[in-house]
Amino acid sequence: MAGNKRHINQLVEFERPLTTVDIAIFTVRDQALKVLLVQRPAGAEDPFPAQWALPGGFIDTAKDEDLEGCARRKLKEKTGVETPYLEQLGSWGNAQRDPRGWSATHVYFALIPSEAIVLKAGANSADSRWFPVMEERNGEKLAFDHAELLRAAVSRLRSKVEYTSLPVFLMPAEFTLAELQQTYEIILGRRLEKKSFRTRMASADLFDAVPRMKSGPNRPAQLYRLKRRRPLHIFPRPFGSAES
Amino acid sequence: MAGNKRHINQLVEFERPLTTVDIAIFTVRDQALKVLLVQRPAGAEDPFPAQWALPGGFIDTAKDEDLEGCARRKLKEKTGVETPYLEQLGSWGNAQRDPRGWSATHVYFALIPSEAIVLKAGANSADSRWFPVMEERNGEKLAFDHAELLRAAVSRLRSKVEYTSLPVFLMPAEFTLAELQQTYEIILGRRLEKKSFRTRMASADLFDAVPRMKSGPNRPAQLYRLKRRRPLHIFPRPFGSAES
DNA sequence: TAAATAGTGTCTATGAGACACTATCAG
DNA sequence: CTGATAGTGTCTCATAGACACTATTTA
Repeated sequence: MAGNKRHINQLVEFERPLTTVDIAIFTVRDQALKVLLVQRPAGAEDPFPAQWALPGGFIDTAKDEDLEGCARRKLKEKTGVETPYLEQLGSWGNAQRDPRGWSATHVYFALIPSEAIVLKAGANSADSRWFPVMEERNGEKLAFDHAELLRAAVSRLRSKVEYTSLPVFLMPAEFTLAELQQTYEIILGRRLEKKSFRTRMASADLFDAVPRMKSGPNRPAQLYRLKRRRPLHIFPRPFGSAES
Repeated sequence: MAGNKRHINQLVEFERPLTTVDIAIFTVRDQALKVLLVQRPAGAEDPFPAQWALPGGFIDTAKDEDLEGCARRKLKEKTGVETPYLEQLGSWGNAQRDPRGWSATHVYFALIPSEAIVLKAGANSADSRWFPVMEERNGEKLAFDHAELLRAAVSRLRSKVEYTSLPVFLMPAEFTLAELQQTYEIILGRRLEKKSFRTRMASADLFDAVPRMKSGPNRPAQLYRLKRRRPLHIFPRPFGSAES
């Protein structure tokens, strides 16, 4: 009755919000956590001209099967590679975030090993570049509410790094335990205890030792390779759980 | 140039997906975890007529400030109360989930103490009812992909209950530690050790003892009340972290 | 008294932190 | 040899689990 009618009407009555997908793509290079940003076109007819933003854009209902497919498509367009890790962060939507109208964005975050990446000029971006993730530094001037999205992404990343094996997705095919520990430390912004770190990793059984060592001006280090089809490992306790 | 032009065009070119907000509202009553479902109208002009679904619906860009506001509005409409806990679960969107077209839904989950609730007949729902959350039981026949959304919500709820104080939001104003432990156990579907449980709660400093006891045919139990403005507490270790 | 539930004491096991120690390379 | 980094041994501490014990009520 009234209920049914109204439901049908909604499709006509209610304005559909603008719908986008944005992605925070992280890598670790030059001893720093970096995020990929793209510069918006300079024309004044676009919102936030020439400002930096997270890569993303409108869903193409003709091409995109689902939200994650849309994220993967955009990610591939920007970085040229399939990402080893993609996770949904959440969604943000309100009347103000886009001057063109009520809009909602579905946000993903991805981790990509530094060497894998070949940046491509995006169709919609004059330029794309890796920016170091510093606390609230450049974040202030990002387009839309992307400073907030980026903050949420970094926060989620850091908190998951405390109790998971996430950083392995940032490593090259072969790496040493010291290099992996460094990656953890760069993301978390603090030093970790070597012994606890190695005990954790050993217990997770994530790697195979390759019969090769990484040489340097000192004792060589064992090289490891991620085991096949290993899902994200959850450690039984987070780092720092022994603090008072 | 091409980039700018295309960006503008997208607003015209690209079909906007249908956008909804759905909510998994949980409570614990009659010794079971229950979720609120609403029955869809029976008219054949609506998708999934007469089937049960999570409460939710289209965003009203005129009334809803943001996604969370939309969720709170719908929640209030159904339950008649403000929820003490609301969290975004994620978003689901693809071409198939709604026969009317490419659609995306932003999903929230809420916890409400059982006594607080006064169910209201929703404008769009012939009926609404509390269903026990049994593994995959009734889930099969929910409208849209709501069985999957519900599974994700229950999964998120259970996993957070392992290391947070979430269940306190399901308790009445005054409760005993044994009652709180029961609530944990009902959600998790397993028994917890009394001593560890109480040690955890004591260390979190979440409650004030009220100068009153809960009487019964046995030793009376201390009643507690949640302290003011206590955010969700995160315990340093999850339950079960000592398992091999 | 018994039955029942509230609440505590105390031992073990796990794994993090601290940190000193040994190992192995280039010069 | 020294310097540097890889990797281990071992002690302490916090907290979960197990489980027996005591405490306090009603009937």
